[in-house]
Amino acid sequence: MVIDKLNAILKDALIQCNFNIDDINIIKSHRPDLCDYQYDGAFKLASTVHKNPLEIAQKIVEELNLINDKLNYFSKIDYAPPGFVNLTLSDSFINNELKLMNDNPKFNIKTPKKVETFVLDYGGPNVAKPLHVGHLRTAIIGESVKRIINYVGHKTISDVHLGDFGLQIGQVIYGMIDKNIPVEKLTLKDLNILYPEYSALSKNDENIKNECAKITKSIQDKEDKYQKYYEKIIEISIKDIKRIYDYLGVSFDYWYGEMSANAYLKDVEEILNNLQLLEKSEGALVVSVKEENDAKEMPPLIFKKSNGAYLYGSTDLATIYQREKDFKPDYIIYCTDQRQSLHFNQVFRVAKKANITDAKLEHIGYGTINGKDNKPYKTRNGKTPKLDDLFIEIKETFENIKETNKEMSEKDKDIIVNSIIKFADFQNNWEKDYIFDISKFSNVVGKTGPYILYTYLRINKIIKDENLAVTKISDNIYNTQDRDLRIKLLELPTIIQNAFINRMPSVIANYIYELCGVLNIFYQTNHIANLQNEKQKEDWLYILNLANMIIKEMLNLLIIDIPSKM
RNA sequence: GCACCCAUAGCUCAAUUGGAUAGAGCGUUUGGCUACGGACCAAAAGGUUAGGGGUUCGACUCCCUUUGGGUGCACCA
Repeated sequence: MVIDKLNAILKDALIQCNFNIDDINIIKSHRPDLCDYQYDGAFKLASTVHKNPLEIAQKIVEELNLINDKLNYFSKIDYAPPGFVNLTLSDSFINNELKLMNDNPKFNIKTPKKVETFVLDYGGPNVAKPLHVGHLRTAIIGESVKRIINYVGHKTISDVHLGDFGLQIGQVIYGMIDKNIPVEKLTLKDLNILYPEYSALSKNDENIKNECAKITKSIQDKEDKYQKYYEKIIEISIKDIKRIYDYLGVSFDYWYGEMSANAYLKDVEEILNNLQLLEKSEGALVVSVKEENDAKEMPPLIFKKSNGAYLYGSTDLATIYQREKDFKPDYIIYCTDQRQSLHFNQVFRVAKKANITDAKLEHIGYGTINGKDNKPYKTRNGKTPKLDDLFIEIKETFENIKETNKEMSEKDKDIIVNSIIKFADFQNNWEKDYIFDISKFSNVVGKTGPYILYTYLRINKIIKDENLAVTKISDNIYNTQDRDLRIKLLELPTIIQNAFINRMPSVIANYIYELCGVLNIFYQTNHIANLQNEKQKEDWLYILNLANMIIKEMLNLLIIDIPSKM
């Protein structure tokens, strides 16, 4: 990729100058009016070499010029006060790189020296509870990060980590019995009514709460008594959960739940016991996770409640144990909202202390989806809105934007609804909370999914209309819009690396948007159909085709498809 | 109470992880199709990056502090 080549050239120049510096780091220019790429190392060298940065930059430029005579990579190499080195690429270098991107799989990005295994834990829906907007981010961020990791060449294993262990199970079963609903007649609709009703009841009534807890314990202990109920609830729930994930294009290799880690709780407890990590505290068994240089407060992880039951810290540990045993992962990545960061910090520390896994443990703690009041989003009646309702609302809004939208196929409409939701989310950095505003999802102009899709389709039209199989590209670049487009295409490998290293789909989303921006400018200023110069026409078709392939593959990393028309 | 996170244009967000002139979208104002799709493009207005101090060649970014928000702190997940 371009940056690597530039860094290698620069390295030679620095050696020639007798400048000793490890971090050779050419970056994309911050001043596109001056150059394409820049090197800022002269400032760091200044203190070690005891020279003025400007002099250093000048010296580097002289060396680079000597090298460039042979390689012809640059059309301009210069320096600017107070010590920047500015590089402008030659047309032939740009086009050679584009050729490499076009001719190699995955646009010639770097493949890893060693393929590593990443377990990704995202989704985490609870059975017996409908999916609400809070489940959106974990699903799509997790899925996208998975696709990005896969794309750069690593192995991924995804696990939905179903919430099938908790009190909600007991509450729903209690409700079924209370209302005399026979197991075989249970429906999704019943579930959606039972859970909120009996969850509220058990909160207010000690007796009911105890009964629900008893039923839950019975399930966890795998007793026969309520198994039939449990299995039916799971069956109905999963079917519905799958339907929604299908709509979002989110999938999992494994549908394990907390229950499947249940079998390993004893093993983990034994390990902790043997290492004498378990302490009695207020009747519960806890593991201390404090470390010497902790600035912040770090409460112990509760492994076992005083009544002998396990909680989610324990099942999370058992799950790590299970994953280590089954998959031998190099990484385990959790995607949940940031409020759980303390919990995962505790779990990770115990896992390392007890040496349960060799994997690196990461938590993608994304920000919550908030309402205008800056609190987690609720509808006017105080409820968290269901995902289904969100999809329906966005679809209806979209249909009402234009008369022709109504006539689109259902499939295309769903693709566009997905693009609206996902692009709105992915353009934000996941670390921060974001304000949920339904009007944001009704917008199809500007920085939105439909803008990207529209750009792709109109470019695609040109390529289709010309119907020319172009396999070659000349050394020419024809105007500034053309050059800007090509330079933008060259950025791709760095973008993918960046998105991978930081687990940030937003990097890709913003790149696609910028790429579409330069594409639209190109489109607006250059007309291809009535171009006389055949060579130029072919070159442009080549570039446009490359651009569109990139958009398509990058959209796929964001779980966004392309409609047949719009 | 303790700890962590956040504060950037009227609104919603960026800023290549310390680089040159802080960028987009929406909204507002103005202009552009007898040309491959106007869900587009061009232009204008809008900023003491919450306030103050520090670190250095250089700070939205790192450190301290004040203010204002959010979140988490033992048997829920």
